Amino acid sequence: MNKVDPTLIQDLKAFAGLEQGELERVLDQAHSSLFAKGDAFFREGERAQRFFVLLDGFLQVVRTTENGEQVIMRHFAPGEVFGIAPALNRDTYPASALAVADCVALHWPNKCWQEFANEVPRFVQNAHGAVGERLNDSQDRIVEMATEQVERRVARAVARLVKQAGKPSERGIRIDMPISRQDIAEMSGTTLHTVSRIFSSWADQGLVAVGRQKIEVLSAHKLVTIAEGH
Amino acid sequence: MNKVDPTLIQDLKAFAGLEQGELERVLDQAHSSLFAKGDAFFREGERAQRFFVLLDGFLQVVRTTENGEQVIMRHFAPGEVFGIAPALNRDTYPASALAVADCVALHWPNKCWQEFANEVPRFVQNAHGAVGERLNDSQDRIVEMATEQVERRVARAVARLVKQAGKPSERGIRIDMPISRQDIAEMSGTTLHTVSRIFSSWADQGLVAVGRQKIEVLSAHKLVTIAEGH
DNA sequence: TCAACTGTTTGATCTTTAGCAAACATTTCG
DNA sequence: CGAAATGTTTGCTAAAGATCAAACAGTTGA
Repeated sequence: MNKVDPTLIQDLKAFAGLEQGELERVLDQAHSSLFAKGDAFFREGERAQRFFVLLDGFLQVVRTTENGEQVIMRHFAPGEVFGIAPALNRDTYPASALAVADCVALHWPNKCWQEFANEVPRFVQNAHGAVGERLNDSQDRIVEMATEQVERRVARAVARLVKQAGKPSERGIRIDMPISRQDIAEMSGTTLHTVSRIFSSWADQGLVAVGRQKIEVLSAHKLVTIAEGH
Repeated sequence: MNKVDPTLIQDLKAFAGLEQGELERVLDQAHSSLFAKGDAFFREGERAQRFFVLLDGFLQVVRTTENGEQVIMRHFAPGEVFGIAPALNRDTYPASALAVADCVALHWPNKCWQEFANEVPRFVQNAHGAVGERLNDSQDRIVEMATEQVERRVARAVARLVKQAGKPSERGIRIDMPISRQDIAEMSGTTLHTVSRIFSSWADQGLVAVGRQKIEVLSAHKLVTIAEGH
């Protein structure tokens, strides 16, 4: 690892609060790789040998059922750690991580985890904090799946995407990533047909402008109303 | 903390692999309390001030939605840590923990967490392993809610209960805890009516014997067939 | 430029499951 | 004991969504 400027990096979530020296210590051992859109960082069930921090791009973490249905567990935007099996004493990755756009990621062999725990404890603490948030998010999502109906779940999925990958546009906020109806369906536990119908209805209400793999939110307020129940 | 015999305790999951000395170190700072059936160990949103190990009894962790619906996130049987907010850098409990039977639990003030991390690292590692499993279980459950229909989800909920609280009986396996139809509904994201109908149908097939807050599985094999899809 | 491919929309139908209502059973307690 | 409270069952109805089928639109590439 050589060419990434530490000062560019220090405000990334994964490295929050690290001092210059700690940061260098961590980056010193890092490898940096490119992953093209569609590439897998790792796959479900694979032996976990390294952990990652996303520097640029966007990725999704996906589980596949026995009958081949996919469920998108979550997306990651730059700055976050992922694939941190060693933090959880796991020896395989529990899901697949796929690049949704071209990505740049740092990664370290698992043995670094223990070293960092001793020498750069803040890094490991940040990771545990992230795990806590993810566990919390997962549980929120279980509650959501157990109690909310489809339109609201879809609204929440879109809201999450807006938060993570929304770019201001002339008329509202554009999700800066090609996302299909099928993707939204896999984020909300429904079918692409139902998503399509919901989007059509939202478009009629002027809430979104949609196109092929394109979603632009015209009224974030209305979206939130649907997502949260006024 | 005085009266609990360390040797009785050392095969509990939370303490797995601890040496005698470490175990005494941990138990030394522990408080021990009784919680009667129905009591709350802590409630959702409350400031997290201590972490727990269940010694005896059975508890459920529950989230409540804005409109008062409950979702049972999971149950805990003796031997497991819970309420470990400090392991995840969280300062409030994200859900409520309720005693389903009379319980005995050890607990420590949060400040012990950091001490244990330094002095009894195995204890903290075990906890992180438990977190990993729970995150994995949560994600399984999201996939389940997103892709399986009600009967299967109910079958899985019953199977989980059998695993955690099943006692062999003459005719099969009895869930050794009063569990209502409503409870099962809150574990599987459906209504008590639907659960009741499913149980009636299972009873007709000789798969279970049910009664008021009572579930006895007569054919674990058939249950698994429904839960896993042959 | 046209064909093949991929993603989207929409109608029609069918299934699953929620919601409502009422009866029933079991337990608890005055 | 009898009344109230709590938990369960079941019929009926309605709604939400899945599934099937077909047409359509935008993209890719020979």
